[in-house]
Amino acid sequence: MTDCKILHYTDSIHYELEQTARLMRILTLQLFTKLGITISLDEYCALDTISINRQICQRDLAKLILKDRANTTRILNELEKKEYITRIIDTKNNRLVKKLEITQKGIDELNSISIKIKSYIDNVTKKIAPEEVEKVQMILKHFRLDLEKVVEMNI
Amino acid sequence: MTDCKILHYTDSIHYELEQTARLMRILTLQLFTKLGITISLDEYCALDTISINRQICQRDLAKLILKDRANTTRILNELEKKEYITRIIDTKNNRLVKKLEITQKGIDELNSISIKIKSYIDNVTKKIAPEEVEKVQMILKHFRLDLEKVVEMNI
DNA sequence: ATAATATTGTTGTAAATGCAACACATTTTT
DNA sequence: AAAAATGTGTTGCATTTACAACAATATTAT
Repeated sequence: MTDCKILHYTDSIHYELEQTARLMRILTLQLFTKLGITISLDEYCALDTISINRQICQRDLAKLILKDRANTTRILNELEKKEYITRIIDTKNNRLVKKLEITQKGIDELNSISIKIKSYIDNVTKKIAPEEVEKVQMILKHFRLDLEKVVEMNI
Repeated sequence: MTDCKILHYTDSIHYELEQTARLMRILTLQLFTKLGITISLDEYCALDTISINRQICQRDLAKLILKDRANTTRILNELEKKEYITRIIDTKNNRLVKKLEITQKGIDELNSISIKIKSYIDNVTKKIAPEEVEKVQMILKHFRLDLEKVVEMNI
């Protein structure tokens, strides 16, 4: 009786979002292995974020990529080992921080990957009208800003 | 020069989707602990899916919740231990399968959680027009169906 | 001035996840 | 009829992840 009145979680936008994102991630991971890309998807995201936010410190990067500090450290260790970034000891508000800088080798790798995956990435949204894609992206960003206010991120 | 022509991955809908979904998941996980809900979010999703797809077998469930068989097994072990589901040995196309059935205790728990989290879940989309939420959900489903055709799921 | 708190990054550890291998039965191929 | 392939579920292991504790320094409170 009461059964039909209750909204199923699997009908909610939360679940729909998670499932779609999950599938997209799986697809991108498969693409990375298929194209023989040697850095992980998370490393690629971090590298891309660093390329846009020059001189960002580790903690701020962690906030952007939504990983905790520990895992951000590990991702950056990998990127540094591969010589795609350098860590520069500096200060921010009188505190010692490690600012991140992408190397030329990192820029080249980033561009190389972006070009490689472009057509595959575009292909996914091919069947959906561009204005709809943009609209979804806009609403998602709106969502995200609201979410950021509510979620307690202790990073 | 070529730098500005390349679309950054972090500007793509892939990344926007993943980040938004990630935040939503973090929020829901925090909600679960705050409300003292004793099953995991994944267990809850599985239970909800079983309640909608009665007599589903493990492999078909795995396809729906987008987990591999191994992890589906583990999630179901937990749910069975907590007496929220039972596994019924049966056949499907002459093959032995374990069909899943939700127990009364499972239904009660499911409803209890759904009621508990409802207001919080609604709250997230409060500031966005309902028709926009519906539109996003519709387009996401469209996305997802396209994705399912492309992604190789070896479950 | 001393103690408490906060910021930044690292390390340790337990849990979650993905992937491969296995077991077992059934279907299909040769 | 024998062999190969397929479908179903489980176990094992290596990787990823989240969370907590730590180290070092700077700020704030008492």
